[in-house]
Amino acid sequence: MKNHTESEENYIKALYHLGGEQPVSNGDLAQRVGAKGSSVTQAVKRLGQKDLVNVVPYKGVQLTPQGIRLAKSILRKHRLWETFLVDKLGFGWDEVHPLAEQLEHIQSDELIDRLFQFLGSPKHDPHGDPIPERDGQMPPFLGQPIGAFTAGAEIRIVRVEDAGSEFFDQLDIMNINLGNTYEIRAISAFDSSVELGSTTGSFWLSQSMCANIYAVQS
Amino acid sequence: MKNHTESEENYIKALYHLGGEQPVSNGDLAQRVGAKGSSVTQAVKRLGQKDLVNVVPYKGVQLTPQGIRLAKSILRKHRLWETFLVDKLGFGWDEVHPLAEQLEHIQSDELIDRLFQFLGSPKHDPHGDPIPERDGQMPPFLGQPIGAFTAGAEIRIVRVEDAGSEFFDQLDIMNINLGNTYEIRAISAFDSSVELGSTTGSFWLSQSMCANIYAVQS
DNA sequence: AATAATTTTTAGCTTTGCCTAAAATAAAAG
DNA sequence: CTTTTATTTTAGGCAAAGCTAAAAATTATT
Repeated sequence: MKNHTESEENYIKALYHLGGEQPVSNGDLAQRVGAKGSSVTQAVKRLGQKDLVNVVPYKGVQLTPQGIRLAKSILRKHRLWETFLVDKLGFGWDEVHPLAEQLEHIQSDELIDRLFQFLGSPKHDPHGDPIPERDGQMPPFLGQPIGAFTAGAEIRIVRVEDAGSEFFDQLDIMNINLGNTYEIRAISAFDSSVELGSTTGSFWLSQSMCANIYAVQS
Repeated sequence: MKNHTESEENYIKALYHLGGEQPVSNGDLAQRVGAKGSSVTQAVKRLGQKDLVNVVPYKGVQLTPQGIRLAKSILRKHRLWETFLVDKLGFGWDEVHPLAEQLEHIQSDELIDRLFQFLGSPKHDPHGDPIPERDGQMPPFLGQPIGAFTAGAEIRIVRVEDAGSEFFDQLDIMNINLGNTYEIRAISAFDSSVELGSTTGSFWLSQSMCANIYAVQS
């Protein structure tokens, strides 16, 4: 696994995010990395020469097995750094993303191995997202959206989607955190919002909040 | 304090290392950053336009007060990261330099403030070098070279110079670490090597080893 | 199927940051 | 005080990565 520029890594990351192993269109990729289509055309050509992607002009770009390996290793770094920032330095989960975006480009396998150990070999990051293993294996995606449960269920929050800083702010305001447990008191027939109850009281969660919060039965 | 590229920061760091507040020659700077003289000429021109240095063609380059502030903030980051790598991740002091060289370019004051706290507000890094404070103040440089003491003195190692990986290897081999205490048993009139004694025995240290190891009377 | 609309690519330009080779300046030696 | 040597700067190139504007290919619409 050679050395890659930050830009290259960002393209690989975007490709993995958008399509996984599936091909991605030039336009989508451009939007994701925040560049113009023409820049993307060039960029993927470079990546193609390094066998990180397969390009079919006018059709789309697809990660090669090598590209996928790289993508996962970047994701691993990103999520380990996020874990560090939250668990050790006390950052809020809404603040860590841009920082991890810088830290994920640091090149050193040894560093990542040691960081992993230092953090207690975590399987999931502070948002509950799975941290790829050294060898590329993925721990399970946890939970299902809150809306998928039925009234009466006892649930524990295990994951939140990254749905932008306003979403995280709202979680903070409502004091919702990973690990919290609630009872599902009711589900509105009108707008699918959900009433969650805990020892400290109960409150309603909008459908769009619910869609981004994942839980397991407890 | 705006954003700077990694290359820019490397030049600033090199200037501070070589000359401090004093002017530095093109050639020395080129050697230090590992580039050719012509590249340096360009680079310092760019830095000059950002008021980080004053350039006098054919004469030398000198950091401005702004440049010095930046240099210190980079040094602070570098040394805090080294402290993290050694104290928290268990790296050896010979391994951390290249890693810190990457980490020092991460841009976030908040991150550094939190890291500083997390590490227990250290004043010195794992080599005993002073870590610049937030405001640019420098903690004291500790100790004096071992050769400066007289026979009979009880000393404690407080600092080692960065004299290359072979030097660090030798320290490891001889099991010399910061905090170790010794008695100065003898100083050779022939080659200025020094005999150090501890509870576990005694051994001789060459003059050139001594010159890079700093201690205080204890 | 032909045209219109959208998407992608090409062509050409910009900046950063490095390079080599040649010209200019400063320093050292006779 | 010239001449030789060493250092520094210019000049001109190259690669990465971005941009705009125009051309080409694909997709959608009559």
